[in-house]
Amino acid sequence: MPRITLPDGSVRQFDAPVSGTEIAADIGSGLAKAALAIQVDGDLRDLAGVIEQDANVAIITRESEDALELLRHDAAHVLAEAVKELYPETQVTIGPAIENGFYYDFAREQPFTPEDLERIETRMREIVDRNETIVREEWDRDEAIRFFRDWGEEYKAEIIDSIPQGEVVSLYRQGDWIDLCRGPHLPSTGKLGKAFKLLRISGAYWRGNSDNEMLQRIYGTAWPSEKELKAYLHMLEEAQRRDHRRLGVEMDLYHFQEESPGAVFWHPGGQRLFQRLIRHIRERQEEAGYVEVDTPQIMDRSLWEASGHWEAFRENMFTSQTEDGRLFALKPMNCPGHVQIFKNGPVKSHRSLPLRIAEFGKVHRYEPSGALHGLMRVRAFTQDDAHVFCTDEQITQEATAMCDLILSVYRDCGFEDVRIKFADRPPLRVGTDDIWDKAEQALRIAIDSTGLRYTHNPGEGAFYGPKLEFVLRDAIGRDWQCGTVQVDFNLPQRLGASYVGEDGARHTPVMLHRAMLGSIERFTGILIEHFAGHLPLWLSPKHAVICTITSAADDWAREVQASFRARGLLAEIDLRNEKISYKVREHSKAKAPVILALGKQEADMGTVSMRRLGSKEQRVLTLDEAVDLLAAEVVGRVNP
RNA sequence: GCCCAUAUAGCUCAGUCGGUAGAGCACUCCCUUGGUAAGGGAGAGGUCACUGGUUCGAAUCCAGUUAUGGGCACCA
Repeated sequence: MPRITLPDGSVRQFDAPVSGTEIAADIGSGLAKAALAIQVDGDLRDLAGVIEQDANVAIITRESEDALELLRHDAAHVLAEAVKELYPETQVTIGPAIENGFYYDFAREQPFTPEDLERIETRMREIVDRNETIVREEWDRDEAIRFFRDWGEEYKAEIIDSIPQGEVVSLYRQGDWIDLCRGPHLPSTGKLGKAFKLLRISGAYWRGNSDNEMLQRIYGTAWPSEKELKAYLHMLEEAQRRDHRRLGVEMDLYHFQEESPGAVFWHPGGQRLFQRLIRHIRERQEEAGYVEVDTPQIMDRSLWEASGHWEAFRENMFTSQTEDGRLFALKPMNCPGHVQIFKNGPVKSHRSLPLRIAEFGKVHRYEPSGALHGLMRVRAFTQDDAHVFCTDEQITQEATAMCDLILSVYRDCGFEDVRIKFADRPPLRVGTDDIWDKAEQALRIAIDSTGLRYTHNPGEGAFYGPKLEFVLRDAIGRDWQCGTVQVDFNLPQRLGASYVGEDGARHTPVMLHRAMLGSIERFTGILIEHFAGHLPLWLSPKHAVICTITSAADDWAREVQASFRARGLLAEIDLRNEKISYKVREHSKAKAPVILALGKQEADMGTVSMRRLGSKEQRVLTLDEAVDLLAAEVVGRVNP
């Protein structure tokens, strides 16, 4: 006789096992109509699921947060049903809900085309209109295997085959279509609604393994309401509008070309932005007690063998064979070089620890061709890399200081929303448990000091030590993993670094790896997208463009430019024989943060007419006022 | 690396059935000195990504290569 406790604390007593449908109906007819599923003691179940024992039950409706996943999962099923109806020769595999949508992987000789996608989507809408009842069935495992194999669904059979013997498997039937699925599902296809859209077709490996055959994946998005669907599609458009590959061309920042895939040709504007970032990081880390070094671009194979890179990452390294037969490798990381500086530098004892070594090190990694993506994934990039050599006791304080510095640099750059991921000891590792305890504890204290929430990734640490990863959320809600703090017990020892401790004996230092922006190339891309090209003045590759309205103002324009330059402001001058609106349009498109329009009036009065990017407002200021205003904004690193 | 798609002027893109290329913007010159997102005119600019094949003839059809795009896998 189940006693059902509802979320508001009220209790309903039933005198027989009761289904979610019945509970919802018992509460009210409106709810019965809106009900999509139930949550029983925290687990989502089908609405038709029967409850025999006392339980806490919540009715899930369209508005519930948990409804999203159900909806999307159902959308995947409806997609599969549509595909099977239209292309019966296709085999179905798996189709889960994912962030923002769903996908389904199919095995079919012929590739799906964009036209197929339209047909499929139309059929999906028909299936929703049919409002097919979705029914859960429990089958005997072997019977299910036989069933799918007879039907030609080898993939499904294989999935069930990997389910332990004797276990019951659940199938869901909707109309003529039946699919293996853990569930839960909506009560009928009509409940899905029409706020979905198929987005793209792509390849995906069977079971995510690149040794397996390639399937065809159809991606879609699904939402509770048309309004939310629109909002999401709008976000996608917005992302496209902000695409750094597009803006990078419009702003004349950089280009790529075939002869050097994955390597950036920085144009003067891009180089300026790049160097402003470096300048800022340099300043901030000098305050924090780092020293800057520079280590060789190529080093002999033997060093990479000693560091372990040769064994683990050889495939990702560029190498160069010289006339004398030596094999050199371009550095994929800076750490081995920094250990050399530790070994050959001034540090001989614990008295001069910690040693904080930083380098804007350019590294080369032979990334798989399919991974390359604008500035976001390249083969040659610059890291704001640093390594802190310290004693075991110093790990905590150093890690804490790193977190502070990293977060503060993110704030400088306009990122307030930051998350941390904490990855602790993996099964395969070096170092004693004692040391791991200490290192993990140190990182935990460091996170706590930031006051930020963090997610815990158990067992995901590197073999040489635990790590923190810093994730930035940008202006349109996308996450970018940038910074990292890693404890390393391995490399200093491998490369023979040591210091004399208080006890007069030799000890191996601990090494902390740190990157803040990570790849500066990539961070540049993130910044462009975050600000949609409207970079803050202090980072912008140009500050002001001085445009004349008539040639009578040419001399004044030159004077204004000179005054700007004298105060460190980057000022271009546009004296062309074009209308002011033409010039405004052109420089606005190129994302000039400030446009100064100078005509006869300004020349006579010693003023400038100032217009900021993204605004139509014009302010007339004296030259000094304008210079002071903008210079203060640059020095103060003001973000919009 | 894998699947699918794409590659034509600096940029964005047309180019039918195979008959050796076109537009808009940008660029150069001329006219216009115009007050805040395109004033007018003229001109120059192309090994149709590359290599090979089919064909009397290839931007167009076929194959391979390279790069790019969307994913997958990878990201030490």
